[in-house]
Amino acid sequence: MRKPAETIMGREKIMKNNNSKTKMRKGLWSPEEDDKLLKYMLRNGQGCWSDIARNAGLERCGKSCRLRWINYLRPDLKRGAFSPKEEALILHLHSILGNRWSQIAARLPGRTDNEIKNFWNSTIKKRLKNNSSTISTSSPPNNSTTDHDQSNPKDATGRQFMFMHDPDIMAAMFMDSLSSSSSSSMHEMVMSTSNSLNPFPFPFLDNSYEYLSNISTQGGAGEGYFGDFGFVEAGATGLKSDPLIPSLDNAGGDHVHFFDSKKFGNNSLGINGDQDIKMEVVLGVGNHWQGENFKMGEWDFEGFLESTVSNTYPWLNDL
DNA sequence: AATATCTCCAACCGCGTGCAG
DNA sequence: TCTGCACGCGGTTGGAGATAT
Repeated sequence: MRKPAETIMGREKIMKNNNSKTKMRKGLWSPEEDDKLLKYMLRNGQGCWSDIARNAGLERCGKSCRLRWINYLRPDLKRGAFSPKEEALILHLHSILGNRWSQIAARLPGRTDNEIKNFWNSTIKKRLKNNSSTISTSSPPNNSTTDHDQSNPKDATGRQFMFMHDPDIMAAMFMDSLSSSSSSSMHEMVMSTSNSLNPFPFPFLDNSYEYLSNISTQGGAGEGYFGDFGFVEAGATGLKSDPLIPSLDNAGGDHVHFFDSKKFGNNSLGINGDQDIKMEVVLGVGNHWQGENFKMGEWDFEGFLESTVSNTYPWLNDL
């Protein structure tokens, strides 16, 4: 690895600091510097980065401290190689978001934008280039500038098909397909593939119950996709500001929507402003059934399905 | 074994944005 | 409105280690 800062020639710079000229170190962080910053952050939490740099006794600019904390020292960082699941998610999110690394990173817990960007530039880009003769390309929406456009991974050699049964991957893919016209081919791919994996939608229900329960107990928000059905649980702050789901900007309460994915459209994403969980079943635009409200923590998902959904859709009883 | 080239990735740089004075 | 500062983001750099010649 690289040598610590003091050994790198020409990598130090005189910068003004509080009316005095202080040597600001640059380059790699030493273990001692890491230790100082880590201890300070754990003790005092985040604040003004230039103050942090000074108060922690570091001869670094605040910007450098911020970067070191975010990309390396933060305790919630995940280490090690990207898993195939993460890779598939990155591929898909990049097809929608382009080089918006921070937004991609926001959907991969424990990963930083820098890490994902490096991974993309060093690994994925190369792989896609190698496969370019078999990849059909299309441009991501209104994003930037560089040559990533030529390596749109939307149809990345079919690799994503192996994850079609994975709820986490499918959740993100499905939700993204809802809000991006550019990913319609992805949605079609999802549809056609899921049909072959899961010829009838409802065996997913046990999984979704578990999945939704986890989401609700965490107070977060989530989404899912199983077979021909997709669902969205929304209303938490995470989704309110989710750039991929603009139609939920004004969501106030927790609610769950189910979609018949074969017929769904963005119009099926409604807004529910109350504080309850609201179950909705949407079998295509114009064929909308709105279910009961449930208090947080009291909802009986299986009971709901049994009593309400199955009454509306008796063929559920055959499952 | 020596050298050249490639790959990875930590860190830097410049720019845009938001906010306070 | 202007200015300065802090922050966050994406693009780029450059050194260490790996690999090829």
